[in-house]
Order: sequence, then structure tokens, then C-alpha cells
Amino acid sequence: MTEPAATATGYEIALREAGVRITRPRRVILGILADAGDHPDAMEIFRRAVEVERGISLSTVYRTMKLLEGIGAIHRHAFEGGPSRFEPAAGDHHDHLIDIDTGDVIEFQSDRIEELQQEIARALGYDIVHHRLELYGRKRRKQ
Amino acid sequence: MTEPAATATGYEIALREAGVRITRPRRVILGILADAGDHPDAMEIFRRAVEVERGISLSTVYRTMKLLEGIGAIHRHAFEGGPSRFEPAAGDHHDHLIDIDTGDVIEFQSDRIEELQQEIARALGYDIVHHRLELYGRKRRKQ
DNA sequence: ATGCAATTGCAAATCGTTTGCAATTAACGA
DNA sequence: TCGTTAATTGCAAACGATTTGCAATTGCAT
Repeated sequence: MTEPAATATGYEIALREAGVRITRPRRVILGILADAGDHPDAMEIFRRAVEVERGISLSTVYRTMKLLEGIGAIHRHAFEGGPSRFEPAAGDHHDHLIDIDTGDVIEFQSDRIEELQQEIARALGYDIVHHRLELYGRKRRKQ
Repeated sequence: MTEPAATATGYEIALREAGVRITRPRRVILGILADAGDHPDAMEIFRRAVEVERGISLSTVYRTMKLLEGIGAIHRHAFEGGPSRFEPAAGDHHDHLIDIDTGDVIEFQSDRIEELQQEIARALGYDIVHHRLELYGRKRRKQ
């Protein structure tokens, strides 16, 4: 059976294929990413990593994030204001709704919007390389 | 006749109404914003300002941008990677297509996409406070 | 086991932006 | 017109997020 991408071992396989070493700190970080249900930033990943094994440095977290981003294993999101937040690239494409009160991130997907984007870009003479669609909202008070 | 918002004097009126002083540096910066056809960043505005009158500081550019953003006279865009870029808030709402090769910014608007965003947010129990839709693309090679 | 290049931790550097402070100045009324 | 005074300025230093140089460490192929 094929290992899902967003799995500790899935990441390791991807790294091996990219020809990089599986080091102690990396293994810890990969483990954290693998079972992060949220969209943590570098500092948060660092905190969780130190929890697992002290001595890991923030630099290494950043370096590993860049590495993983480079091989397409994770996505980096620069939501308004704050630092970059990361998430496993596994799974289908989606956009984000950010709760401006809590910082919570909700994923959503709309084929229709994707199509419209394509149409717009084409009409302007462009090919979309990637896009960013973020909705910043507030939970509707149930009345 | 009413002064269009994105005009040097239009800005001054807005500032006066906000109860802030029209100073020499501010007048210069407002003039630059008024006839900026592009989406310059703080450093670029600073360069243009010094051109008009040396002695203006980058701090003042930043402070003025924040002020104008605060009263809703300009919009700040944090496109990928680079520094914040600004544009007069005057005119109707639009989103952006960024040419990843040149940095050029093309504005576009889609009522349909706006509607879909509303629907999505509503379905998730949220009210949209604002959103960010950016298409990053490359000019299609005419073949 | 051994060797060497990849990787690490640390501290210092970087980039964009903000801020403290003393000096300047716009805008008000006399 | 001239002060008076609080808002604004320029400067330099502080800032937060991220990157980097470097010497010490460590995977991993032999």
C-alpha cells in the first residue's frame, strides 16, 4: 500500500527521493507536521519540536520548512499580518477562510471559482501559475 | 463639483475631515499617490517623494501610509514575497492579477466570484469582513 | 568502522516596518 | 501678524520574522 504523503514516513520517502538526509531534527519536525491538524507557524512548530526533543533550533525548523516547500511537500500561507503558517500539501486543493477573531483556518473548495479565475486570467492574456484566495470573516452570531 | 478621492486635493479634504494636519511632506506624498498609475511600495513612494523634495523620510512615508489606510483612503496589498504596495482606495472594488515575471499588477473584477464567496462563507457560518484574491500568472506566449 | 559532504546550533545579519525622542512646524486664536 | 501648543517630523535605534556564516556534528555510502 502506498504511504499517504502527509505521514511521517510519507515525508521521509519524499525527502529520500529528493536526495536529502533524514536527520534527527528532521524526523521530529516531520512527525509534528504529520499530525498537525491546524496550520502552525514556524515558532509553533519549534515549540512542539522542543517538546519532543530539546536542542532543536528554530533555524532548523525554518530550513526544513523551506526544504519541504521546495519539494512540494508542504504549503506556506502568509495570512494577513502574522508569520507564515504551514500545512501538508497532501490532499486536494483548497482555499482558506480565516476567523479574524480566533485565527482559526477553515478550508473550502469551489470548482466554480477556480473556473472563473481561469476564464479571467485567460481573458487578460495570462496563464495562472498559482493563486491565493482568502476570506477573512467573523462567525455569524446565531440570532 | 466633488473632488475625486484619489486626487491630491481629494486626499487633503479627507485628511482635514479626519482632523489631521496637512504638512509639507504629506502634501508631497499625497501628490505622488494621486498620480501613481501603478501600485508602488513604501520605498518607491519614498524615492519619488525625495525627487520632489529632499528631506522627506521613509518613516514619514510609512506613517502617512498607515494614516491613509486608517481613514480608508488607500489600500495596502501584501503580495507574495515583496513589501506592501499601495493604491488609492477610490474606484470600485477589484482583485489583482500579478505578473510573476514583471511584478505588474492588473486589476479585475468578478461579481460572480464575489457572490460565490458570500455563499461559501454563509454556508460555513461566517460573515466576510474582507477577502483577498490574487492570481499569480505569466503572460501567455502568443503562438 | 571511516571519511566526507550534508546538516546542525548558534549568533549575527537581513528585510520591511515601527517607534522613542528631541527638534520643527501647522493651525488656532489673540 | 505673532505666539502658543500640540501634532508632526527626521533620525537612529528597536522590532519581528526569517535567513545566513561558520565551526562543530552527523548521516550514510563505502
